[in-house]
Amino acid sequence: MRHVAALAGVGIKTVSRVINDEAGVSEATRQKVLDAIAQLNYQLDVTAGSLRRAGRRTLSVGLLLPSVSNPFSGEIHRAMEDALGARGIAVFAASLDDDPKREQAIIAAFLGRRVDGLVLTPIAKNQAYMIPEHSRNLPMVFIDREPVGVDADAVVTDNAVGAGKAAAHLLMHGHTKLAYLGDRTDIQTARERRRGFLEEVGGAGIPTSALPVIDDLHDEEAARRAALELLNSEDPPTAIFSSQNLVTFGTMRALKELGAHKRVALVGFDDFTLADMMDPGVTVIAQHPERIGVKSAERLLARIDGDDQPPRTYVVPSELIQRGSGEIRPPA
Amino acid sequence: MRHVAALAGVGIKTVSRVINDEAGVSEATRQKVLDAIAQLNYQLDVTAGSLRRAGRRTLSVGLLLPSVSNPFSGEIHRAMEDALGARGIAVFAASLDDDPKREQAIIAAFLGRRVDGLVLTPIAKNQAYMIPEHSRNLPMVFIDREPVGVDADAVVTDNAVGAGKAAAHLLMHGHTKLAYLGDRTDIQTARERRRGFLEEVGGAGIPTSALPVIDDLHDEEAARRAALELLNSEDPPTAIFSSQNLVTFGTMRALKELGAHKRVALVGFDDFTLADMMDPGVTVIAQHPERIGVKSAERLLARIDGDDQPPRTYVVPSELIQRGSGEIRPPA
DNA sequence: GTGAAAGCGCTAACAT
DNA sequence: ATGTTAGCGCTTTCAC
Repeated sequence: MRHVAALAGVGIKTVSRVINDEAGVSEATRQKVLDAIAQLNYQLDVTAGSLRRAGRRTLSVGLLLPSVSNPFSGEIHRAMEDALGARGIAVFAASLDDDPKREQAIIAAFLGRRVDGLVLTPIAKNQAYMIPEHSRNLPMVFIDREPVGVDADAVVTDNAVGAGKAAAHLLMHGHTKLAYLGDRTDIQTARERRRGFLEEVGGAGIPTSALPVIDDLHDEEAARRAALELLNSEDPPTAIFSSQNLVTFGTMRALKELGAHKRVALVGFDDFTLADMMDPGVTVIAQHPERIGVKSAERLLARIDGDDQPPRTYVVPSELIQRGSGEIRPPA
Repeated sequence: MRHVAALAGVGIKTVSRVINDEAGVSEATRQKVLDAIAQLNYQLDVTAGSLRRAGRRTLSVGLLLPSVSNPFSGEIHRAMEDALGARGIAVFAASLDDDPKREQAIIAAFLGRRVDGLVLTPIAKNQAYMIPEHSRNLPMVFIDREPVGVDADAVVTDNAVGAGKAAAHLLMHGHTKLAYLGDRTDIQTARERRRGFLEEVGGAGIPTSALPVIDDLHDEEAARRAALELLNSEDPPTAIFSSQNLVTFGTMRALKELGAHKRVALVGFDDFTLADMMDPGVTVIAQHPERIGVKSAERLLARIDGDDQPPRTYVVPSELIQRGSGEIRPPA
């Protein structure tokens, strides 16, 4: 910047004014500065500026996802990137891998880079370790799961309601012998989905005490084995609800292995690519990651811009998509 | 840091030494400093440090992908994150959307944040606009496509070889009436795949002049329509090669609509989730995005560490995965 | 409309 | 083993 100022024959502050589009520079001076910038191939150092900038803005935010390689996370990331990029804010992204240690390490790394805000899917049981940052008023938005131990904005899917819709759908198609295949119960969303499902079934007058509830299925293979066992049991269910993508995949495999895929109904939580191309098409409760991303970005920007309303949780509704597997009726 | 030094009753440089694990601090002093840090909840400002650090390292790099929401990109991103994170380097990620303007804007945004390196999937026909940075010796690695106009490391899939393997596989299964469905020809990888496919077919003595080659299929629906038209033509192919995921999906839809999915062979470039669950399973030429990510990170780190060997292109081999659709034989 | 000076938080170089 | 000083590139403040 010094060099630009020297070459243009002006003061350094004038160069700063031109670059940041501040008022109070004559058109002639502006041109001189612009020419010098072009000639030197100069580019503003955003990070150095942040040292002195009002509020120390770095124009960067941190995004913590389950994994950047997971399509659900990818959609959220994408929506966020677009909203923030329009404001000149760059996004640091990182994967948590369901590891609370990693969660803290990554947060520390991002805070060390003085991000203007944090958007995260919490893993740790408790986010109380973020209290110092929270009271420093660091903008933060929690995604998918509500924070524990700090009071902050959150954007979540209506997990219980969505799972309830799945139950209602299966009941409506005449099923009474249902089963629930779920993810690890230390994950809040998994618990919510189970609760919503069971409440809906119970509310319909069907006793849930005998209903098979299999938790802690965290990968495809575990889900497949659990589904096989279930389907080979003495009194197998006529309809299955799977609470998550990998569980759905495992269940699909089990159903196909047993040749039961056209006989046993299946509704999965979470949509996935090619669900409509399966045989039968897979009925799902679809989440809307792009809407979650958009909403989160909106809240984060509002907080960055000084919004100090009490924190709220925003709910993005899920949607039942019928594709065949959920409309199979029980045998007569 | 000043505050920490004051509280611990030491000089500011001593605090710096402790934090950066430099030698020359007595254990007693170290403890005093550590206590003060804990008490004040102090955290090092990495960006401020970069201003003075040798080589001005910011400990951040920029990653430019087709889209962070695309699973192939996600895998690359993930591998990169892990390799770089182990070195304390954070990753800015952004999506290019096949838009050369966006490519330049994002690069500018990242350079303005003084990233230590850049990993990118080039879109623009020419990366000559990066010459200033390149000659400034900014570490950069190109992914998936080789750069044009600057000489830099690249990590790519063996597109032509992989497509050739697909052709050979179909020929081996007795097909002589093949067809090629491809992506936009302004994309280097698409051209390579077409070339590899046609060369292999031609090399087997089958005239390629009559072989249907349909380019510029950039989405699923375009691919579906092209495949329908092809299959409804007077002399339809008995085997199809699709050069990319979305093209494969569109082709699968067309085959299914016509009830031809068990009769016409299909090999697609790029693996995808649930490919084995389709009916029949879809034979693919799989790329290895995680290996591409690992290699790119390795090269980037080497360049950051001062490696100044002449730039090279690293090839990550693709792999044929047989699942059924590619092993269908032509009608007798 | 323009510029000089101070200082953000840190690390390099050089004391002591 | 520890501290002091200068200065990275910028924006703020204030003076002209």
